[in-house]
Amino acid sequence: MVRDDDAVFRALADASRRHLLDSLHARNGQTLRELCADLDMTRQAVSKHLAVLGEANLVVALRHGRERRHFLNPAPIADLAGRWIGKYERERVTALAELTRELEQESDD
Amino acid sequence: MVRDDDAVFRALADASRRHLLDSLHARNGQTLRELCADLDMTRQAVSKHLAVLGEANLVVALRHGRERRHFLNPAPIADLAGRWIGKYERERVTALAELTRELEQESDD
DNA sequence: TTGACAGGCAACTGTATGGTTGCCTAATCT
DNA sequence: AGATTAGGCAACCATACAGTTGCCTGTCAA
Repeated sequence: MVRDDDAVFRALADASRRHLLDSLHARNGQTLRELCADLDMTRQAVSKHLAVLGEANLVVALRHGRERRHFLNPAPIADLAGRWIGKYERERVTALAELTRELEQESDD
Repeated sequence: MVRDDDAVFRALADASRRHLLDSLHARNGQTLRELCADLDMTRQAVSKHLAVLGEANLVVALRHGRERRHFLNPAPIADLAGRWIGKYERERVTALAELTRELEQESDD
């Protein structure tokens, strides 16, 4: 469904943006200025971050009179978890087993 | 366990690095030059990417004579999935419900 | 022991990105 | 209407980062 993995990964790469997601997770539908409160940076900087999150479809903004309310969209994250992370998690035992075997072989030399 | 979320997120942000993880996932224990094969960039560039992945603890490298074999460590990803993504996935229904309600209120105006 | 091969280090370059300041538009409240 | 408040736009700056080139070190095999 969500085709653009890259946008999501890149959006998640920044700590401030993850903080914004956390903030919306705690209280959904906040305005730009509300979101600014915890972030210690200019409104414009936060606005840019929200734009990046929006491009990744992680945040949806709705005009409400003169203000915009921002809503978290967890779907892309869930999507990632299912398609991408699951792949690695499934075989984590295998990978660690290979590493261990290699380490043992190492100490044989 | 894996304290440094940021390193992991930043490491995953780059498509080439995700490709490297995929490659190791397909065949674990590859050397630098083997990993270069699919990547269409210099050996040094790949080496840098591997360093980033190493810093995030996603890849472990072992000397084996004159070559280094690289091993995938899926633990940090699994860790992320559990602690971070789970949090969002759990309440995805709530978030979407809030958005829908807001959209309806919008059309009332 | 010499040549080939795997990898590491350092310097340099261009571009993306996080952040700022300043000004502008639009909606809201007296 | 006029002041205030929410947000958008554009230019600008510094730094981080992906990638390159060139050279050096260490290991293996003939």
